[in-house]
Amino acid sequence: MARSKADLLQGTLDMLILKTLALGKLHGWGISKRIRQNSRDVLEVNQGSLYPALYRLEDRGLIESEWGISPEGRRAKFYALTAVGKRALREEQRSWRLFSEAVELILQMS
Amino acid sequence: MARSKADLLQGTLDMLILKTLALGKLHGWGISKRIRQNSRDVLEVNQGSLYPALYRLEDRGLIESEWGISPEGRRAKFYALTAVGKRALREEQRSWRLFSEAVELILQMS
DNA sequence: GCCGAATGCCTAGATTGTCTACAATAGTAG
DNA sequence: CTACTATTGTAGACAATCTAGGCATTCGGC
Repeated sequence: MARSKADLLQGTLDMLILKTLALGKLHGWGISKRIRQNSRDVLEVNQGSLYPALYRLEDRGLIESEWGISPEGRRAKFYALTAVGKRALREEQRSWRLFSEAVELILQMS
Repeated sequence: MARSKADLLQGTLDMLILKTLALGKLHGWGISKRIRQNSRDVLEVNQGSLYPALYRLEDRGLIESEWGISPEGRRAKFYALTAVGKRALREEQRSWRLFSEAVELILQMS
């Protein structure tokens, strides 16, 4: 139940994370807050999705991490986009647009 | 590999099927052809996704089926939207728009 | 000095949707 | 009767996400 928002997150989470990091280094918790805010509370990334995604992205070399201190003074792991990540983001963005426009095409059929 | 288009299909397949059926009864094979055409070859629904989706939708009462004869003269199972399905389509369409606009919001951040 | 709330990281396990890759049937043309 | 194509169907694998927790640290209120 409650299958409204989060269920569509599929396939876009990585892109959203990359995009969020493209605007500056952030730690995991911060990424999820940022995504929520920037989407005006529509998109919610829960932690069970977030951290596995971060490791996935780091494994693939799209982001890199470093321990630091959060603005709140806590220990936190900061993630930053790599050059490869930037390219991947552009690519994912391109195919997202292609896809969403195609869906829109179909929805507007009559 | 080849994870460009189809990977994003997630979560929208049901909606696309419902929408396609909203324009008229169709059989499974026809639905997938129609989706491909209407999306200008961007969206491809392969059979291993299509039929399970159709059963899922029928189970949930969103569509109903009936055997008939295809335009090519072959036996084919025609699916049609039910009243419940129409409502579900409207709802899914609403939340798709909400979602895709939220993604777009994030992608346009700078 | 204690307690609860918030910040922040992390993981196991189940669920689910999709994909790959086949198998089966039925018409039609030659 | 063979070959082809339209069409339905299924088994099994895989990958992403969700649920549902656990742990450590800091801060504020009492």
